Amino acid sequence: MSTKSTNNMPQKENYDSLKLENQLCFPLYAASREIIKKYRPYLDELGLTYTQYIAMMVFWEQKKITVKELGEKLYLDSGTLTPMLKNLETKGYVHRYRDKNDERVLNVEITKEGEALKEQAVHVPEQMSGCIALAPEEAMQLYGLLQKLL
Amino acid sequence: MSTKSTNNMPQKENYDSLKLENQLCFPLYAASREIIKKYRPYLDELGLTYTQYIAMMVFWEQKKITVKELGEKLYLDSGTLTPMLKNLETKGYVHRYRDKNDERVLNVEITKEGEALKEQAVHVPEQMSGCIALAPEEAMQLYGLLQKLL
DNA sequence: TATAATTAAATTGTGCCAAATTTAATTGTG
DNA sequence: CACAATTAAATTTGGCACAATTTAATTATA
Repeated sequence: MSTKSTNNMPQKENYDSLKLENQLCFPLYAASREIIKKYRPYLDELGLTYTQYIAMMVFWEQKKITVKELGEKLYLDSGTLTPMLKNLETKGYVHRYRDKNDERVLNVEITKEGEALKEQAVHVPEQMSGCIALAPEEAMQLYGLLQKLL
Repeated sequence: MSTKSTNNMPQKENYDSLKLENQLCFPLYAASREIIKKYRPYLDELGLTYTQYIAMMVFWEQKKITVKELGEKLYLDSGTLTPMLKNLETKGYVHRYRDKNDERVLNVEITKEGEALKEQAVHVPEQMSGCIALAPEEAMQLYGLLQKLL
């Protein structure tokens, strides 16, 4: 038998779980946006948005990838990636072309201009490192917890 | 004197800082979106988006607040809040009115309907708790690190 | 081999999100 | 008081983010 509602006394429900300060997702969401905001002045110099920047990171490591694979890496779908990759293509940093063996698949490959951008981009993490108010071991701890969440 | 670039040997720059796996911001950004995605089925039942939900959390605690104060709490500006609060007003959950003492200020106050929604909303954190793959002490740790970031 | 099912991108529509600008109200200073 | 500076919202604009749908290509199966 439940200990709840077994009498007729007026019950005051416990709403603590609805307090903003008891949410884990909210500081996650807020911190994410605040940090991306701090990237902006540095990314503006490259002419990239944050989403474009993390996509370029993939290309700097891998040169060529399909839209599907990129989406799995970045947790983004074609609704976000298609216009963003077209934008990167317009800027001249990637080239998009259908796969010869399977025309459904779109390959995206980095260009020379995209590779060259890496030289400027390498300064972004340097400049950002001063913006993060965490000790190295705390950053590692946070990284581990976030990976566990994902 | 720096230990770097003191000779004429060809240098290979270290690009490790540009690897996706070495980013702290990216898992933060991805985890935030993935968790908000998990909220959706439960929030759909309330007819709220995640942003509307965290705004309602503030009203459930405080009843009345100005747009400016709400923005400070949620790390959001008027460009996001104005249309979102109009939407909540249309749904009948809040009432918006100018401050008598300072017409620049817009007060937002929860309605009876907004208060009533709390009864259904209280089940959201209950249902979500099963979706988070962290032990309670890990969650506390994560919470602390995120607060430090903010 | 038809055709049904599946798959990958693209498209569409809604809702953020934030920088920049505008509007209106208030405050500070000569 | 006049008027410059400041402040709070609203508006505008561009870029995501994602659910749902559509289109086109491929694969599986009767």
